[in-house]
Amino acid sequence: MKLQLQIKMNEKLFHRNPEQSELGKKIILHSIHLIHKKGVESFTFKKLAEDIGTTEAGIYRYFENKHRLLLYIVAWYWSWVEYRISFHTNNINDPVKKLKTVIQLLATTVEDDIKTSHVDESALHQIIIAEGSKAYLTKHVTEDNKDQFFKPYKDLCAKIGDIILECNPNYKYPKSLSSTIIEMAHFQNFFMYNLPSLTDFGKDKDESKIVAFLGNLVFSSIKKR
Amino acid sequence: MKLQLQIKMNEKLFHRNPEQSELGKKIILHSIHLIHKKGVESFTFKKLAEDIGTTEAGIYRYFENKHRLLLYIVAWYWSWVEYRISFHTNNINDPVKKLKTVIQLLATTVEDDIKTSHVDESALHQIIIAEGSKAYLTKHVTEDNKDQFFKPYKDLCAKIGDIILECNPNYKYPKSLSSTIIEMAHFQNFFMYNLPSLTDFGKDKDESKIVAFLGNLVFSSIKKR
DNA sequence: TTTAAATGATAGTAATACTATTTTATTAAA
DNA sequence: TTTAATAAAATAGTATTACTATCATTTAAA
Repeated sequence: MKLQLQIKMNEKLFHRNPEQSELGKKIILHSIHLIHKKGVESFTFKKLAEDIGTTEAGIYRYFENKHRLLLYIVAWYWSWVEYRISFHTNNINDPVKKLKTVIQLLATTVEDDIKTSHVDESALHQIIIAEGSKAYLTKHVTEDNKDQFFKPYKDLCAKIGDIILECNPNYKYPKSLSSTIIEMAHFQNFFMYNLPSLTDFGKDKDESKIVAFLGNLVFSSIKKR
Repeated sequence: MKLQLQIKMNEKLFHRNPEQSELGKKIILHSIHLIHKKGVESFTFKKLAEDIGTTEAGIYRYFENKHRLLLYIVAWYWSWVEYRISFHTNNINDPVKKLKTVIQLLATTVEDDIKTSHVDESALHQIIIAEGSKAYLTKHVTEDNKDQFFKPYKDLCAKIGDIILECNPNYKYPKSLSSTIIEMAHFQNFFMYNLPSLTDFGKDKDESKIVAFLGNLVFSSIKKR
């Protein structure tokens, strides 16, 4: 039996659902490759169209503009992460152990354990590290938020917040600690490779040290006394 | 006696030094206003020129492009923050108290305590919250880093790292904790106002709670045992 | 088989991100 | 005071980006 993960996306993110056609799937696949290679700033629908072998107008039939496409990709990523976390913590009862698994999953390079046909999860992970926060760092966050574009991110944050509260029901900042873990899992990784003096991992570039740092941060904060 | 703060900027950031002419100062002043109002994405040299009453070409004589101008502004900000921190912690001996002051200064809306003629520090603070990380989240970080464009940020991070070590010489992650404080002081503020469910401060929008959260995070992590 | 939906091909526009050149002020050294 | 250098203003022009619109063609469902 071959199961395929299908993530239900917010319909406002696109004009035409990219999961439901060949061209659509190509758009997702190639945009991930292209953004990974060039970065969002120099990523254009023209270049993407050339890569795919279609025209600019063809892409516009799926996505209003490149920011919407970024939002789509980012939302897909966070949904996928949440799924992954559910999957890997499903059988764990101890909330401390659960939280450790979460940190591990967030801060570590993905091996494609849960396969999807048209998404390169590893490239995607690196995109989110470098470009993810640009999804919300805009003048139109509030509108985008009303359209629920950040729901997957917020759901994940809430979920981790709940695990934190399971560890210590009296801890006062579960959501802020949760968003801190999520952001720092990515930022420390970015810094480690690109601005190493902002971290303590510059020399050995060892992701497991990020996990150790985050673990120390989180568990000393929420420890009951 | 009237002292004026002058920050020595990296010369590679500009073609012509904006501090040394009227037009230059106008460029800084108005670009801060305009970016604050419109965001970097829709900020253009054309609009800036119109605001100032000069031409696009006039701006290009000072800055190669808008990313360089952003880098300039961001670098100026971090230099100013470091100066501010030195100023406010100068007379403090207890490193714990020092670190508390640092957190307070990073996470709180600036009142213009140290005046500069041509910079609106309060608007600047909000710019850095929303746009600051875009300065390094690019495909050319490494080059920009070689050109020392992030030195003020890295210096600040090192300085705070040193205070952390003063508090506990055995703490293993002073630099990562430092960059975490700096980033989260801004991100939690952004989230509080724009994506409140990612924080525990959404209801009352009280910056002092961010300070309390960060204080709790930091001091429980570095506590000696 | 018809009909609609998706794609392809082509064209065009307004704005952006620049570069270049020439003219006119301003200032500062000879 | 003239000369020469410097800065700014005015104008023009280009390639690319970010779209919109139209129409013909292929494909796939009724």
